[in-house]
Amino acid sequence: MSAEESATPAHRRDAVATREAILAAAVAEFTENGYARAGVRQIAERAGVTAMMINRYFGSKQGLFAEAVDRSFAPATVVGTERRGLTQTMARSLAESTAPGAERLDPFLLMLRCASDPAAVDIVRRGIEAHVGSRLAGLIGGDEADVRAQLGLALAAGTWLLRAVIGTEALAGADDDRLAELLASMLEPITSGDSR
Amino acid sequence: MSAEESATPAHRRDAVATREAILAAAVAEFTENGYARAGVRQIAERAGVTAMMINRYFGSKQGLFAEAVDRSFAPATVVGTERRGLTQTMARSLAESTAPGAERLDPFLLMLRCASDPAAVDIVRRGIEAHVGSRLAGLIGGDEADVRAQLGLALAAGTWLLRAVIGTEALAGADDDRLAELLASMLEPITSGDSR
DNA sequence: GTCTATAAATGGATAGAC
DNA sequence: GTCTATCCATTTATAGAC
Repeated sequence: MSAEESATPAHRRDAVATREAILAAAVAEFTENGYARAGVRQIAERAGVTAMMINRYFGSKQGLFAEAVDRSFAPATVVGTERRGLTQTMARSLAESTAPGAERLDPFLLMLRCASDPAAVDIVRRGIEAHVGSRLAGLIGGDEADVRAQLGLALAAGTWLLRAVIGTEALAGADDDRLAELLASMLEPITSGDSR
Repeated sequence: MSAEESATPAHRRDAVATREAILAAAVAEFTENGYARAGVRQIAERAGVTAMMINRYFGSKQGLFAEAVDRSFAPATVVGTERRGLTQTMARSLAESTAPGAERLDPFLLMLRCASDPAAVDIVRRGIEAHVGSRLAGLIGGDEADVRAQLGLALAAGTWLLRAVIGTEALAGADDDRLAELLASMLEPITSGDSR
């Protein structure tokens, strides 16, 4: 809306807007198709630019992926911010987000679909440990917080995999409420005090 | 060792032996590199034949994959065959097989690394439900056996993912014994009687 | 700042000789 | 039964015009 608009005749656009559009498109494409199958052409098209812009703004596909991962993992998802009722919150949130008809733009999906690429795993690991991992560990507390947090994430990731990605009949057709109960009972031992 | 040996001069070999070699190589390659990154050329080289043979014996890469999945999932792995001590057995087996220095030719790895390819997920789902899924459900028993079994597999898959594939520091460096204890406490609710 | 055109490599699958 | 040679599609990344 500024005077910039007419600085150059045709396809002139803001640099940060383009960068942002590419990044948003990248998160979506990587989440939906994984690292290998997400093409720079498709990402660019989704962002309304040409494939070339990706290298201009992010250096390479891998560079773009690194920023996309950070963007995807930064917001607080499955793991909330409240210590109270952590188990129930996680279980319910997990059951609802992995349900057959749900949204599907989740960091867990991005992680699962990109785990097969060596170039992506290092980046993903840093993203997990820096964001959702340390956040969950902080909520759990205690000296075993890190391991317990990672096991909680493991259950979440596995549930995403089998229910939302693979789509096994038993999990896809399961009732969300009952599933949340079962998930909560599995999370209980690692979220509450020690279980020696 | 038969008279077949000298029927043709040079590269004459048994058809079933070649087929078997390709299949074994395919399981290894798909497990190590995933569906997308496993090339027919590499699989062929590993089997000691040319890439062309794969199409001859299995029609296509996807056809080969289907048989490789069946081959990988058929043997009884993490889930044993004994009902007694199921929880402890699973937990210990899982902790040991996902340890940093371990073998790494597991159906769970194959599943994880191929889950990003749509052409592979249907095949993988059938493999799970037909083999390890129904086997575990049979051991658990009860009317909720299927869902409970899938949740057990979810925890196993997630542990494989975070510990062996992604390699988060907390899980990679965790003590196997303590990890087995924690895993057992998470598996307990779904392997034993109801948890309503 | 964005485009078109192309480079350079790699993928799966096929034809035809031996 | 196995090979060599090739086709055709697709990929990321780059060069240079506007």
